Amino acid sequence: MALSDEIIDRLMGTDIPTVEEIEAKYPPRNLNEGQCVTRIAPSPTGFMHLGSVYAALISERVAHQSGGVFMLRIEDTDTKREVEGAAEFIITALADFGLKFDEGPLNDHEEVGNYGPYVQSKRKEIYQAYIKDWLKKGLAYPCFCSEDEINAMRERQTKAGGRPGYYGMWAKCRNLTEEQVKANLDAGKPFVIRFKSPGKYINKIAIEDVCRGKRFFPENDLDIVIMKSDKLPTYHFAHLIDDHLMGTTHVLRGDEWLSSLPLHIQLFQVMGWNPPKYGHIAPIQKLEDEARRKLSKRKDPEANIAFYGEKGYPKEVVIDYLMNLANSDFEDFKRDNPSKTYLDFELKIERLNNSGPLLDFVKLENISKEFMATLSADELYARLYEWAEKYDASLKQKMDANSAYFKQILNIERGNCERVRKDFYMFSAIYPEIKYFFDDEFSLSAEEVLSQLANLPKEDIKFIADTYLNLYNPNDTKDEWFAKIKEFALANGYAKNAKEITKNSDVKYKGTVSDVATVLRVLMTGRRESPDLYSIMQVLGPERVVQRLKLLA
RNA sequence: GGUCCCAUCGUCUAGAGGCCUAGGACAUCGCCCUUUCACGGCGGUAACACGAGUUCGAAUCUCGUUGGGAUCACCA
Repeated sequence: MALSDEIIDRLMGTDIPTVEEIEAKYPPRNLNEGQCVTRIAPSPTGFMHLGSVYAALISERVAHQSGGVFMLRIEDTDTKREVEGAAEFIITALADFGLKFDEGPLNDHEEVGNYGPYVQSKRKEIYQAYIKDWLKKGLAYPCFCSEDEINAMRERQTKAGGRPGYYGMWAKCRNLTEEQVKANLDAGKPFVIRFKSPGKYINKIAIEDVCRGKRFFPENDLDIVIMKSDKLPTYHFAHLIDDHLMGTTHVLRGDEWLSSLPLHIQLFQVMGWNPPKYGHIAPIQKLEDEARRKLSKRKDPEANIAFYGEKGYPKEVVIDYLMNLANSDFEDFKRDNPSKTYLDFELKIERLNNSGPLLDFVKLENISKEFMATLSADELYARLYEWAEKYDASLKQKMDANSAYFKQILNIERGNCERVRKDFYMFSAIYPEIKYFFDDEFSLSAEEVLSQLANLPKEDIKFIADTYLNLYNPNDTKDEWFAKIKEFALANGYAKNAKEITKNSDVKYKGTVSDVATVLRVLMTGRRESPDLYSIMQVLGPERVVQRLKLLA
């Protein structure tokens, strides 16, 4: 039994379009067989979760690989949590990752697409029109229960070992008479609108999830709130209206929605609308003290997508990693098609991980190293510069002042060799790795040199440095350069290699050729590991080389 | 606690009753290459959570147990 029009007008106001008017503005989409319409619907909290990007990537791929439409919809119905400028942040983040949406807001006042507005706060009267319609049809009712009452009820329910919630005999306001509603209204009591669920908890219903297949759930019998006291819809209702009107064919969203799936299906059913297909994506997890848990935006910096930008993981690396998480045969595809991108790969939604993958930085770094190795020195320079502009002003300055030198450094074992080194994996770690090229950063004491070379006697080290100073010729080719070192080493009691030492156990060697090279390396770089020494010396230039060779003098 | 989801090497996974002595990738270890560090090449260690069924045959199907996860708001 529905309330009278008069009381419904009092509840909702009269200045609201009719459902028919709205439906007319949203004609069904003209889709070919197989074309998918997907969306991501983040709420603007000033934070973009890695999982949201993961879901966005999957949704974008499903839409675009089918020739369909990918939408962005901002779900800002929770005014309490909303953060200024957060929508822009989301839009930028998507653009950064190359996730192009066909419809959605572009900024505060512009949007693309014919099914908008794509910001829920701008759709207020649309929702209200349907709420009014539901009140008229007796599908919904006003509820005047206070927060305290609801809490007390829940407590009683839990204590009695029952199921908490507003349903059945607990749904006090479900059958309020016209007079009771009027009295509450006259008393100025705030209210919400609840859905009058026709479901029975004991009924089992089967639902098809595109990621998981057929699943069984108890039917929904909860009279959930569909309109809050601020007259804005809750997520469930907004989802129903928006995805119906916008013609969404596939709702691909986080696993946390799985348990409200029976509700959502029921919502579509009472309207006689065709529900979209649903797919639920398992949350990305992390390992903490041997226990897995969902990445938490509060506790885990790596849950925030901004983290990857700050650290300087290339965008395509994050995407590739996520693709890999989604479909692990993606890496086979990449290996077989090195020149292709993820856009050429067909993502299979039914193959998604269903148990919650563990975020694995080692794997991410590996993908990143492989990617960085494909960049030329110029490209790497440009990417690093782009990163520095945003996150590291002093590095940017340094690059501006020494751009040719910088490029030479980055070109070591990159442009001029067959196999590229793979020691860069994030932009923020590049400069610390090449600091020794800069005199203002390079401060090496004789003690440090000796401690790095603790396996050799001090005199030998000094002898190598002094002698090499005379041998050094900056114009030597790499072969000449190495021949000199080798010749010098062999002539002064060093073995060709470790094998020779083991073979001739009776001969007393001072070390190997490699020890000699290491002495020079430590003097040049302050460390025992570095890229090709010859290239380093070439880039450093004769002045620095000589100066550094004289350190022990 | 209720409901639901999930369960193969350390990690991501392949696996649709016989192609499985369980395959790949990352990590790890060893060897080779080598002036260092890398890169590269070759190889090794390493998994079907457990228990019952069904079947000639089970990683795969069923049930149970255990373990992990999600969810139970006027948040999305």
